[in-house]
Amino acid sequence: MSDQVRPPRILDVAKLAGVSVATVSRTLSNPAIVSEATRKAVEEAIAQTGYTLNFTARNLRQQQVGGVLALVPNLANPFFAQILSGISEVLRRHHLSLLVMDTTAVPDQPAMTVLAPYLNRSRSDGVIVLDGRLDPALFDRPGCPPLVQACEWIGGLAAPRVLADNAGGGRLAAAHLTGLGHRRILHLTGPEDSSLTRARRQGFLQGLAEAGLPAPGPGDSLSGDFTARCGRDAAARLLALPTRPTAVFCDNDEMAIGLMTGLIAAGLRVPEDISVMGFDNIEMADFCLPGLTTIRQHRARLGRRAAETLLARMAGQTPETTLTLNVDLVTRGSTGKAAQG
Amino acid sequence: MSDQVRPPRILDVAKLAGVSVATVSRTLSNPAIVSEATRKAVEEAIAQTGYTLNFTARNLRQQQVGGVLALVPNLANPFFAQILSGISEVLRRHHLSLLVMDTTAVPDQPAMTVLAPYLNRSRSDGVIVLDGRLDPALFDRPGCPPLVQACEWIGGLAAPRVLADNAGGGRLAAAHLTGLGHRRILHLTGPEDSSLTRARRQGFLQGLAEAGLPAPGPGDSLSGDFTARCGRDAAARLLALPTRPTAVFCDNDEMAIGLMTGLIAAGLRVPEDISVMGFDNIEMADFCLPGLTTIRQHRARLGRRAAETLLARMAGQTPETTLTLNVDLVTRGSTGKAAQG
DNA sequence: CCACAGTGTGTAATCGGTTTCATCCAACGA
DNA sequence: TCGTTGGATGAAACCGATTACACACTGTGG
Repeated sequence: MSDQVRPPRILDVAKLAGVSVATVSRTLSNPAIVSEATRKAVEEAIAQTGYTLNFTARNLRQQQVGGVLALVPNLANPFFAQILSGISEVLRRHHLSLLVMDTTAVPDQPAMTVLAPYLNRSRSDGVIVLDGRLDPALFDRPGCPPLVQACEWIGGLAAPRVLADNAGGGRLAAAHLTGLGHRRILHLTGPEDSSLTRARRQGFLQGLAEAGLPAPGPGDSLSGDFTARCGRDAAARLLALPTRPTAVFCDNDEMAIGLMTGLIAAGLRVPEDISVMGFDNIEMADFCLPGLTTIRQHRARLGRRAAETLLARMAGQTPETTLTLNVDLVTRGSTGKAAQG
Repeated sequence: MSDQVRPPRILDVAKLAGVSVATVSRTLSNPAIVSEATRKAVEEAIAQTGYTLNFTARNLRQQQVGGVLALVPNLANPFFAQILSGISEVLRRHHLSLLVMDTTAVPDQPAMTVLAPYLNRSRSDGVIVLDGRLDPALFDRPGCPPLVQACEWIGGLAAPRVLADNAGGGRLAAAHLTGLGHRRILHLTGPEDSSLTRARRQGFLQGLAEAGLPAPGPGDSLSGDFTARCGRDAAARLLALPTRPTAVFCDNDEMAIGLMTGLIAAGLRVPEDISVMGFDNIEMADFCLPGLTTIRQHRARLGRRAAETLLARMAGQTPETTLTLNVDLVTRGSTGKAAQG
């Protein structure tokens, strides 16, 4: 195979076109400043040699990487797929690659050791952090690229945040359920150390208070882990409670769907016996039975905004510290009037 | 801010340690070949200066990129999230980054123009193609990095393939349904130009034949697009058929769940009136009511195998052309004995 | 006729590492 | 004592682009 020949470099093009390498480079990056005739000659030579630019060389010279790193808590979670899709869309328009890293992929080693080497200007031009449980010290070191937090956030990390209005969603949920007459509402939360959980709970409690309900005690919430499995397991815990709630607000849709499945399997009717609400509006929310009432957040948009915010930071601007994206209520069949107590 | 100082380079470390840059480089990449004393001195100097390696420079010299590109047909589709997770896991162990690109992100431009610049050795060290509908000519050009096809495949593209046993899954589905006594089985397929669709249908037809059923006519299949929405829409099309099938085999779980939802909403009972099967075993298959009988494929494993196959190719080996991963039947509540015909 | 501005181009330094090759030195056997 | 071997190290070439700077040339105004 004579395929093994070296790929053409800029010098090969220059020789063929009868110009210097500088002129070829200029033709590529700023065609306007070379003369018509020269440009034609260079383009002809590029076509003949089959030349393609070596981006590593360009990046070295220009002190950049040409890519942005997304730190995802769990790549396998479909929730992040849509966010990544939004990020990818914006990055591509700016000729930046999307690098993806799963922060939980190495279970036994501390995140610090594994992740630290990647938080470096020679690895990426910017970082979007989607994991709210990382150590802020990880990012507080010289050489760390510009940072943006999205979706979740890290206490004590000053980087800009692009978030859904989690508290607002909690309030909407409380308003919806209390509006249907529910007075004993269980809250199935996410992990307690999650920033999402805290914000949604705070908004939910505020919403209950605004509806004139007394502050619920500790027995009015169950702690989950955002999985459908734990939602199903929560059904049994719920049924064992001394007084049964007439409605449940779940911190995400997976748990809500798991819970509904568990409740219906146990013989309850949704929403006649008990109402169930979720949060996120994943696609399946529209395809379970009954359809899941939930709080919609626009994940692709959140990804886009995060990417745009990061680009602003990379350009040296200082965008607003926190960007909050609206959420709204999507009413489906899983919630209904409270049964007569 | 005196933060604006240049990050330390290898020369700074060398000076401080009183050695040459070559020695520092060797200490970093192959500590065994420098003497104990020198190594200590260099490590000390690295710690003092806070030096970190510039990977762009290393990559330029070593003629590599340090990353692998995954071409995904639709990043927002959770199906690919798990595959990417598997890919990511293997790549990380080999100190390679994962670059992700959505092949459909630019709707109006031809994939050729958009994608071609990325299929270059200066952009990635290898490519995993997850999109079966790309033009093979895209990859048949000088400078294209080593290639592996995963999950879907492209006719006429010689690169190694890592696939689930789609035909085998189709056979399993046919065997399961015919074993339950079903004789009139509808097949809700994916898009007709998808390699997945063709393989699953071929296996399904073979399974029917093996069960002694006559070859079904064109009226025995409906064509879908892998979305839950089209599954739900298919319910109406099914109910309008002159003779109603007693079972439906869907080419993926989303369509199956959508179909079940539509059928149940229309008053049918699953599985008493009609059995429904899916393909993939997505997480929700276990959390719908009834639970969805389906064909399980191990997506994370498929991602891992694809990455491993690519690494072998990158190392100059020529791995087997097609690696087929086992699938198996997961029986849940959505399928049951055929109603008396 | 000369100074000067403006345009287009070439030369060479530069980005920050890796790696080849040469050199030095100590240990060893003849 | 001397050549040989092998291990550790340094000097400099190299990866392939970008870009600061110099320079040549043209046209203009004084």
